Amino acid sequence: MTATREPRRGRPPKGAPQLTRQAIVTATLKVIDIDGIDAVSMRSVARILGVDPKSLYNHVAGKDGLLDAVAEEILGSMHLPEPTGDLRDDLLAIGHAFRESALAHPQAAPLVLTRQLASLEGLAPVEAVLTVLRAAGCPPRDAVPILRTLVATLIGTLLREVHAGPTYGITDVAGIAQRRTTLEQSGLPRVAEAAADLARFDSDAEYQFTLNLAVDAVTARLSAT
Amino acid sequence: MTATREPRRGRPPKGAPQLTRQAIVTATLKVIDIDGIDAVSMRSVARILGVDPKSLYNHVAGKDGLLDAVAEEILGSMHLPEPTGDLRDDLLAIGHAFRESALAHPQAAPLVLTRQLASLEGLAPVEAVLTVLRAAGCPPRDAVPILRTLVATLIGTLLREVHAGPTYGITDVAGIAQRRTTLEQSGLPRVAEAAADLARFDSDAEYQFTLNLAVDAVTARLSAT
DNA sequence: ACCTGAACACCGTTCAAGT
DNA sequence: ACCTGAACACCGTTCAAGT
Repeated sequence: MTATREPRRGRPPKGAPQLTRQAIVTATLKVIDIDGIDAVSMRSVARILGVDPKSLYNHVAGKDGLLDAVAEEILGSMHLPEPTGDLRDDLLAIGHAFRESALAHPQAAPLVLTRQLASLEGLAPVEAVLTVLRAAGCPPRDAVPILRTLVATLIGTLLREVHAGPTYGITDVAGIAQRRTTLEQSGLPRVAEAAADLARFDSDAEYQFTLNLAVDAVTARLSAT
Repeated sequence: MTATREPRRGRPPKGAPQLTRQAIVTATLKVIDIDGIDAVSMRSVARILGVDPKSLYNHVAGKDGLLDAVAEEILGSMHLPEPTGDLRDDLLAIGHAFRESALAHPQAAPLVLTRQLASLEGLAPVEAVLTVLRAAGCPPRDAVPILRTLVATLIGTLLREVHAGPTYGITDVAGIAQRRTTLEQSGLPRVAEAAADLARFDSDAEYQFTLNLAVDAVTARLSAT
């Protein structure tokens, strides 16, 4: 005789798995990976945990706090490389590590790239870049704006990449062709002229290009002092 | 005998001002400027127009289309400078024009910086940058990735600026002091060391710095060919 | 300490019916 | 062609009451 499962009341029986902040974050990531960021709601997350939406408020500061927690989780799982002592190599390595962590959950990337994180998780990459710049003999006062420029460039590039999505890649030939003719008929001469190049987008290559350009700029600036 | 104002029904009397796409966009901007972007809803916008929320659907493709329209409006009002023929000067001028238009409605800036715009409005700045690069002898194939890097850098920087908000500036001494001690106690040595510089943020100066660095990188890359 | 019922004040959107 | 009533399926969040 299987009793029809009644909704629990009060604290759960000791055998039951406690609702935990980590479980909530994981569930949220699941929602994001499957249905995208707009599908995140206190209700949708609670649903896949088999819990009342209001229970989440015991572990997370509202929906905003939940999204912050997700961003921190992703940033916290970033694998920072050991510095080798070579400025260029080290900056490039950090740049690639940043991209890798952001793209681990592409649909969640805007969160990581966009949220102003007050927590310590957000500071680990900052520490990494500062360490490399300081090792190259750059004083903190000069290092900070360089750090900010570098981060801004990577964020801007990654934001473009994740917003463009897979559609905008190099595989969807039909889509590329269609975008190309749109651009050719835009009435803007330079845009039309470059339509073939504007219509396609190789994210790996473009990231590489931008990162290299940024690192070049930084090393040039530093050696100029 | 003043009749109690009954809600209109059907098409409005010919004297009444027609609901128009432009009016809707303007009203939305008003909501954003006053209460921020999260305050935008079909209902809030309709309310200040004295209209039923559903009427908006006759002029705008849902809430998403509404936000796109706002972004296009802002981008469309960007004042692009006449090219002088000097690569550096022209790129700097476009960069400053971009910032100016984005900051005309600071609360709406994330829209402009973040939305993937399919419309022609979004192409005007692209045309401007391409024109300058082509004038400097750069072939389209090389110009496009440079353009993308440039735009990504500006977007990343402006995003940081608007997210930081006025609080994070250089005027709020108390806030700066508090952030500084937080950073000093972060346990991260390089962060602690640079705490004084990390705690403050002069947006004008930083934008100038980043823009210069980016333009330097581009000109260096071009003359290397 | 943690969970939920009841409740509140919101959302975006469709569709048919009006003029 | 444009507007709205009725309606639907959602939201986030508070607070008191349970265990």
